[in-house]
Amino acid sequence: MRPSKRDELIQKAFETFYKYGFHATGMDLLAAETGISKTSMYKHFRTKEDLILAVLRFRDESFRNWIVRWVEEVAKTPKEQLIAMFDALGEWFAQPGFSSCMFIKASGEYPNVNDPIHAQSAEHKRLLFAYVQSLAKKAGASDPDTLARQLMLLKEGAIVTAHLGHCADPAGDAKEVARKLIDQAIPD
Amino acid sequence: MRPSKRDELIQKAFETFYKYGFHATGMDLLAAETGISKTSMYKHFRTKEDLILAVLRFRDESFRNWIVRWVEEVAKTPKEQLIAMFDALGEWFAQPGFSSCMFIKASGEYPNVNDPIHAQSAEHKRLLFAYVQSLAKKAGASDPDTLARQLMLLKEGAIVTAHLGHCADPAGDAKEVARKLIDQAIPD
DNA sequence: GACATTATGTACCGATCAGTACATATATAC
DNA sequence: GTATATATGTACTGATCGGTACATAATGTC
Repeated sequence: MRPSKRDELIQKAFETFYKYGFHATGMDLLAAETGISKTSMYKHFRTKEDLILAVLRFRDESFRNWIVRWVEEVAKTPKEQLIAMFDALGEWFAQPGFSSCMFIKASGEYPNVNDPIHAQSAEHKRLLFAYVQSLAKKAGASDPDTLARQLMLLKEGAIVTAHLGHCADPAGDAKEVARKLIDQAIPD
Repeated sequence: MRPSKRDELIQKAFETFYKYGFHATGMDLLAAETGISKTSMYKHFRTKEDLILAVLRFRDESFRNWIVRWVEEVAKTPKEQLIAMFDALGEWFAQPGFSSCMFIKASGEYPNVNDPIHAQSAEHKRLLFAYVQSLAKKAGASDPDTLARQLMLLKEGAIVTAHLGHCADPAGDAKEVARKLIDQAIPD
């Protein structure tokens, strides 16, 4: 099994799951969309659940890489980077095909907390939280844990609102609140 | 068709969809869970989609009634009521069987913005926003629209985090931020 | 060239999907 | 009572679900 084929499958499966949902995407549709035969898919992954878990791992990695690099590119100090995160959100929401967060959707379709898919989605959020927490610490926040939790709340809210939303610029709204919180928590 | 049977079906269908998801819940399972025969269900609703839409309408009404009454019970002034909303969230999250917001989950399973199910979920959020907006106006907020949008962000974020979350008390965290925003926006 | 690995298409499995036909109850109406 | 509307169980439809058997073709290494 050459790794490239496997990665190609994961990438295209991600797009399809993201676009249509997990239950709504059958393995036959997946074969049609990816151009990879069902037989081959089941050579790489024993079950649909295994494939979904691999897709979530892939998405976790690429999303966190993307946001960390984006933030580091546009802002140099940890404090500025915390704020820049919300600019990254705005950029994400504006992308064609944006359709909320894959992990929020996964946890919705697999609501049981003991489900491996749900657990893996929670792990993604935990890792993102740890990143924000580390930025808050580096920035010298008085209470980095609380600040990180608050910023994460705003981030999740912005994502949901961007997808379901009644308002024009949820990333901008979140950024405005975030800036207040950051300015209060981090002495200049 | 006596209305009671129909309402009973909607109520039980709500519980089942909420617990297992929309795609994961087949009409056969629904018949088993509700004790109402498939034939009868299809007398009341032409399609599964029609049933889902009715369930969402029911949930929209009962949820907004619940939160409005809860808030009016524990707080008397509009400003206090805005804050009390986050206590209501905490109460909701602590309920056994809490599993995020039905409308967030619906919009995840039906991501297409033109889908009637997605549109109806968005309508629920719009109505809730209008309620918060009216409270903010009554409270004399300097910019009630912005305040309402910010509070809604916190609310959505708290819901997602309560379901998927890494932190102990998302409603409390949201309340703390909300209080700051409200105090800044509403002169005493 | 030999040989194992990997990918492929086709065709299938039993189960479940949304939705229906039909005949039979059960209730309310007058 | 008779008529009408609603509820019921059973059994079915064609399509799709996740997953597999099997034989063939392409690919790699040596």
